[in-house]
Amino acid sequence: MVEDRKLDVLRAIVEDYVATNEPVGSKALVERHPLGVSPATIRNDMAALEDEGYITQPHTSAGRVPTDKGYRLFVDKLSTVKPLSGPERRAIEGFLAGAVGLDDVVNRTVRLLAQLTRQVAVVQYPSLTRSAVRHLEMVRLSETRLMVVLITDTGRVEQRVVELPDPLAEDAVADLRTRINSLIAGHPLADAPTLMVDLPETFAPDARANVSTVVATVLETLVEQVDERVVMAGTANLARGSALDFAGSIRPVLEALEEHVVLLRLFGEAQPQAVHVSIGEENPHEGLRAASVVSTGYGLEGVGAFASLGVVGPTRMDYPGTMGAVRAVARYVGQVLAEG
Amino acid sequence: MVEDRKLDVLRAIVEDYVATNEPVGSKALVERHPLGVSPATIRNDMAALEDEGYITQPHTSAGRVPTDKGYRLFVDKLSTVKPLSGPERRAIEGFLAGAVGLDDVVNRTVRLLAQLTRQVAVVQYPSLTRSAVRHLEMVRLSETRLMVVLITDTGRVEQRVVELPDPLAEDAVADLRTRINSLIAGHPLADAPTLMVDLPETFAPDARANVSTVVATVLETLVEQVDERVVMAGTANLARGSALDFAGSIRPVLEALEEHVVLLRLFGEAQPQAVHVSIGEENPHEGLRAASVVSTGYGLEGVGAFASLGVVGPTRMDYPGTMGAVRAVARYVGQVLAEG
DNA sequence: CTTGGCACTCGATCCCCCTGAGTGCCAGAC
DNA sequence: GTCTGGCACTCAGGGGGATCGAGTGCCAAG
Repeated sequence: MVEDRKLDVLRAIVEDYVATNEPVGSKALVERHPLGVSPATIRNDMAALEDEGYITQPHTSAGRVPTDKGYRLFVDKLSTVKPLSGPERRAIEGFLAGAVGLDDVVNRTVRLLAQLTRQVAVVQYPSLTRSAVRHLEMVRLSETRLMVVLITDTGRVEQRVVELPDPLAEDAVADLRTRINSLIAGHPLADAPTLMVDLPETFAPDARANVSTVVATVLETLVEQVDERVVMAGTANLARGSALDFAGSIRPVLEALEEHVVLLRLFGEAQPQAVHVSIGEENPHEGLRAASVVSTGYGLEGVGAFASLGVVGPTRMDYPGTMGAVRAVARYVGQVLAEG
Repeated sequence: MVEDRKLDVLRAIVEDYVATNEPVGSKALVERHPLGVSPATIRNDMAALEDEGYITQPHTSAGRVPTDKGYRLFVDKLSTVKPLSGPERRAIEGFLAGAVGLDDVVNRTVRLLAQLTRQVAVVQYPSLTRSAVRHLEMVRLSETRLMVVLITDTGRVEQRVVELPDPLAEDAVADLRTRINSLIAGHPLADAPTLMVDLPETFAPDARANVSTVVATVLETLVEQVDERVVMAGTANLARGSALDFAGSIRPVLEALEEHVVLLRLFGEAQPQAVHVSIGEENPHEGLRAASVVSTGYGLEGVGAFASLGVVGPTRMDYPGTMGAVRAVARYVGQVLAEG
């Protein structure tokens, strides 16, 4: 009973604070929300909430502000993900519909997400490991140089130049291409190492050095580059509330965002279906102590998630709306990828 | 004589203002520079410079600050590009030396440039048009779908998926690949349209629809995508002086930087060898009115420039140092591309 | 043409006071 | 036990001087 109202109060505080960006007091709260009790009662509840660490006062004679712990409770228990409006859904479809090729899809997605959430959007390229090899192409650049181009079924292309130990003739290249393709085409990238392990031995001894080199490069392309490419958009949104959010300086946030590796680690925990939220202090990176990350996995239907996307914003964020947008965009992108 | 000193004064003002970020007065000027005259004399010169529009006072009882016109004169006549120090040169070499592949070169370059200049660095991918076709690969995805992969001699790879009007057999694909390659391989991309114009007519009538479609796609890849890919780094540097530079808000700058098209237009004027500077009001884009762009072309030695790189920073910028860094990085990248 | 002197301007800073939002606590009502 | 009105208290923020000092423009003399 009383406990329930306390939670209502916390919810109201979070909502008001997100909306106004000002510490919320007991009086303002009863005016804006149908709590049915007097400010004095609310004050008691607030004192309790403060003792429990869910809210705090910037200074003695000010209203209350949610703590990271308060936002956490709000996200976990007090809010429901807000579905997008009809026009928003249609905007997403329209925006993604015209996409041509993987790069285009990823670029459109990240812009869309930034616009929709009015926050910094980050999209990871579909990871190589979980997709399958469509085709491996080799182009002979010179007698001892070969360009290896790997094409995946997600439409992704990776290239490497190989310096060969011995000269290699054009027909030997064709032979090698055919044999490697017959081994790995259609198989998941993760299986490639196993499939190719015996390949060099099937060649004449004096060709093995070359074959091994090429195989090593292919594996490198598959494994080592397991992917770290991300695209970002909407950084200008960081400068919107500027002094208000992010404790005055957006610099540490920008710095964190430039370290792509950091971002990928943030997304590491993202699950296929669920929307994951990491709030303030929960973030592993120092520069994101005043930021929250809302992320999820996306991918081809049925194949399971194979990359992540999300947004980074101030802890003072519209969580239900943002989570709704992130979830919706992830779904649509999954669909688009499945079709294209 | 007197004119000469006036220019010395302007140079001193620019240098001091860039160093201290505070309006510079006559007294401070004679203390820090060996001008050999008294503050009163300097004041007369300053009044003249102000009449001519090279400097201005933020308010009546303050020192002077250079105007855009003042910076322009400084860059054109009063400064010399500052060569990098030995350690800096070695750092560049070391940083770029380990690069593998075009993506890696571009990524390392942009980070290097951001670090060196402590500003936002932008690097355009080597443009397709001025490079030559190395190889055109075609992969049959299904009976009526073909993936076209274009590889240039700059190590760049572009892909497109084509929906064909009619089914196409595997050997027809091989034939088409051979014929297109023999036509355009080794030729500059710009020549491709001319070279391929008659190709469809050399095929049997019932195959022409497919051939035309493929040719159209290849041309599209070459021409339409003439390139708009850029990478950026160092945006956190914008938030360094924050309130000081950029008239309080870095938001319009961030917005401008997100419009890649805008950036490319900025670079459009960049010449192969010269370092181009665009100052404040000279910039075409509204959001960059308080910013300067320092850019240059870079490319393979002997082949001529084929892409641009540069940095974006506040008009209050160390022009000689920045121009030196931009020039040096462009040269090294050119070398690296020539070797790799 | 240069210089020292001088009166003047005006943003920045500090101090002080006041206001008002918001609090915690308590005694009484339900 | 829970809620409520009342009340004293706290303190950030804002406005109004007063002061300070860097920097200026101008002028008469060198």
